[in-house]
Amino acid sequence: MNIRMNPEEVLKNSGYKLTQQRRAIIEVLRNSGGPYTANEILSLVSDKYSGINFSTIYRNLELLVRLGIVEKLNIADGYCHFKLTGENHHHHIICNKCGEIREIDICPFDELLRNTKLEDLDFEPVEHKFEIYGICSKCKDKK
Amino acid sequence: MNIRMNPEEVLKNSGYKLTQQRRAIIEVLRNSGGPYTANEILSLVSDKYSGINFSTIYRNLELLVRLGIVEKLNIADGYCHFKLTGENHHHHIICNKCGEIREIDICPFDELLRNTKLEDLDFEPVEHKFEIYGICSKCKDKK
DNA sequence: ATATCTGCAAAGTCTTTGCAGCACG
DNA sequence: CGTGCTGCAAAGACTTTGCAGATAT
Repeated sequence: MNIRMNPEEVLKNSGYKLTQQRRAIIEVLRNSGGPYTANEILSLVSDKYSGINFSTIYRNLELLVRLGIVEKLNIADGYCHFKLTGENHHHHIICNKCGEIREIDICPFDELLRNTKLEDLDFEPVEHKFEIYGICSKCKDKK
Repeated sequence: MNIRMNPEEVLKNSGYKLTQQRRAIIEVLRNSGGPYTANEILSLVSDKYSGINFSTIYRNLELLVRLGIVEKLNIADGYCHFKLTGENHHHHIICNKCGEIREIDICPFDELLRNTKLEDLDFEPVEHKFEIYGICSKCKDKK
């Protein structure tokens, strides 16, 4: 499955139906950025497709994650956050005040590999997360 | 509040009572390592102090986190994990198969600061998390 | 046509809260 | 003794599931 295919194509080629609800979810994620909680996605999608249910949101987000179309973030605020999988590898900075999540391009992992610091761990890395929590510029100015 | 004080002292000096339940929770965390979920902590503590309730576990874990005695980890498995705050700053490697969480001393953050990569972000970092998910040696051998 | 998907409602999990009685200091 | 703590039970928040009817291909 080519990662360059758009979400709709991936769904169809995997044998899933392209329902109105799925279209709406994908469109919301595509146009509004994110990451959003399931709750926020329900609100946003409801504008486009009223009557959509929470179970549909959850079932489809899970499917989209499974297909690699959507990534699920476990931020330390107790909620799951979802966004379209981007082309680029990245990490996040999270504001402790307003909760805003921003992508950053800084990735410490490659450097660790280069420095061979990981070799001693006897551990086969699959993925990694790097998150910086703090105060964003907007909230700093407000204070 | 000196970080070198033991948990019992911190509690007392902060005006909290040193109840049997709190002793048991702290002892379990101290002897069994961790990190453990609230559920696991309930089981472990129940061996020592039967009759203890979930609300007591949660209330006290929250208190201990607030006092800096315990740290709360948000691993991407949907549960909160708790362990005694160690002396040293560290991060975690998490096995996707068995869920084991191990501390590692590798910290990419200092290097980022040295490299001044963070300066452009217009963000005031407070804390950070670095987690590597993958397959631990035990699970690799099993496969 | 038919296998999949949705909405609804109900249940499941983890966590929090209100309250009366207990226990630490 | 008195405040704070616990156990109990109930509720809250988020997520999952079973099922009958609707929908995409």
